[in-house]
Amino acid sequence: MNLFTDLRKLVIATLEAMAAEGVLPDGLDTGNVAMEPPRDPAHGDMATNAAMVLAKLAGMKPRDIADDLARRLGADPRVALAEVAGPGFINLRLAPAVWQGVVTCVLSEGAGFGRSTMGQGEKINVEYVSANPTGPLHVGHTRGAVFGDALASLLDFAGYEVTREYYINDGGAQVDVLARSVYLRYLEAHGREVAFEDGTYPGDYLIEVGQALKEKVGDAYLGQPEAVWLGEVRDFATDRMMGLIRDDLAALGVTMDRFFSEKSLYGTGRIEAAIETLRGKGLIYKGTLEPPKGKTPEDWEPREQTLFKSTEHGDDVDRPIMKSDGSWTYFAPDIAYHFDKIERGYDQLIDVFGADHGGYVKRMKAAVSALSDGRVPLDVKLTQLVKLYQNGEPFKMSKRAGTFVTLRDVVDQVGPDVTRFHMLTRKNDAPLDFDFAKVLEQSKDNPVFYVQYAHARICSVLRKAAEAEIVVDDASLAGADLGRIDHEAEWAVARKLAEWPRLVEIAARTHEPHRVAFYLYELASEFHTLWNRGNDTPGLRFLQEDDQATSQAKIALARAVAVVISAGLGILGVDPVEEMR
RNA sequence: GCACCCGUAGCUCAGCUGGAUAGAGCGCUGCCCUCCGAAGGCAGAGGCCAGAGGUUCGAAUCCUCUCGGGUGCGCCA
Repeated sequence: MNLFTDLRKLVIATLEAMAAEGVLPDGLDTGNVAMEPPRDPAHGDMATNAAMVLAKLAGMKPRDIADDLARRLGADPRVALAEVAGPGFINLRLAPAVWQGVVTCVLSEGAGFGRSTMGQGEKINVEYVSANPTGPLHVGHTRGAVFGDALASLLDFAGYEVTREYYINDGGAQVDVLARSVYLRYLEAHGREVAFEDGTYPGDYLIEVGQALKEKVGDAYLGQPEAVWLGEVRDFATDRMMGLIRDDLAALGVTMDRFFSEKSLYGTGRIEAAIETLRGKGLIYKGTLEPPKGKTPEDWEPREQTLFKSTEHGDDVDRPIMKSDGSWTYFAPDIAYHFDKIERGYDQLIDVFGADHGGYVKRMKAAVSALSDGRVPLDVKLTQLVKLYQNGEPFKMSKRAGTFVTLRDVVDQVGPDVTRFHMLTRKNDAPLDFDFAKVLEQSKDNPVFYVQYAHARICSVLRKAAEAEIVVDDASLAGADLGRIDHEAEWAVARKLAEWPRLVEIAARTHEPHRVAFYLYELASEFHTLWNRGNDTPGLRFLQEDDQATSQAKIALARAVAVVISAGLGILGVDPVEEMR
């Protein structure tokens, strides 16, 4: 159930009735009519802009439409009061039974409360992380991983059929570098002296890979030219690295549905097929690019290249897809990969990149637009930098100084739940501060704690209620006599619960899972406020001695909060805790 | 030079397909509590939403320009 869409339907139906009576013209476009929570609670529980939106179309004054509409809306049993305010808003005050219905609904639908059908089963592919298979994941990847994963869960909750996917860049030069680096570690494992020159990866994490290679092939590659071992070592090393990366992701609670290998595209004609598809649309040509103005590279010389006419689909310049030696640029397999996604029948694609790849967005969109003839939308979400702190002191990362912070470091120190929640306390395109000390702080300033604490408090109430022999299973609570809760502070909580289904749809539509985290904070805040009032006002405590029926009603409200917190945290990939430690 | 992101309270940031008097936390001021319903509570001050135009009944939100910060810009992915 979604109260807001329910009451919006009431408004639309009422408008149609008015049109049928000739009070309003026929065929008005009601697409912009909204039903939303007002900022100021004094304005009521919900407000609609219907009269203002339709005034011009109908050639009438907003106030005249509003007066009539408000009078009719007031006749609905759900509406306790409908009044016209401001420039033509209609503010609705809803009947107590409506709020009671919300609580009952949460308890009977349980974890499914708020689930939406807006996605209508559309297939949507979310590609995220996609880090090069050359080493462990670092903090930047962590944010992308958390964001992409939460977004995928959110879309699933909103009724889409979601695939979580990771693109392995195992086809380019960087995996050759990896192979050479591992070969050096292999030599080292055989007791040879080696030097890590520029252009190799000196990280310690490759030592064991060199060891493992030695155990596998013995001395077979010693003294052999690169041509003999490069291919084998590359495969061996990328497999090991992907194993490492999968383990890192697992530690964070991220499981991909599919890993797609770039290399698997080569030698199969699939890159060629994608490019030929573009050529068939007249979008491939040979040409020479102009140097970028104001920043001409030192060694610039005009060069004829094979280009994709991405400017036809919104890009700023056309992009090269083939190097002068006839091999593909990195862009070509990416085009083929996205072509593959399109051919797999996705209705929508989402790519999650680090902000440093922002310059890549337009050409990727152009490619998808061209390949799908504009049918498949691609949304690219960029995740901004994570700034690390330790007790307020900036934490400088340096590979050489050994202070390079990996995903594993973060998860080991603060745990996956805290990591995930905190990573979502900012919009994806805003930089994020991550303080190892502060994220573990048990205080109101820490949203992670604040939300978990609300859930734990509710669990505590349920335990105490059970001790007092009050029946607290969800089915019984759903049948509680909610007429026994009648305080404004309690309805404020129910009102917040009613916003959940609406928030899910907004967050899913905008591809912004951080909204879930902010909502949970607000819901927790409403709950804590009510709890605190119980200190001064015993009548607002959840457990009422010697009054089982009232206790049960109040506990039903609390339990409904826990259900929604739990569902919301579930979308974020965070386990709700039952007690604080 | 061009493109993209960002600019909201002293600080860190929310702000719904454009809605009413722009919100939260921290910090600040005042009052209360120190009761395991614990890991504080209540109230208050604090804003030209970077600036200027435009569209609209209505703009922090959409469009144009300017200023300021970040990122990226032909055979690295």
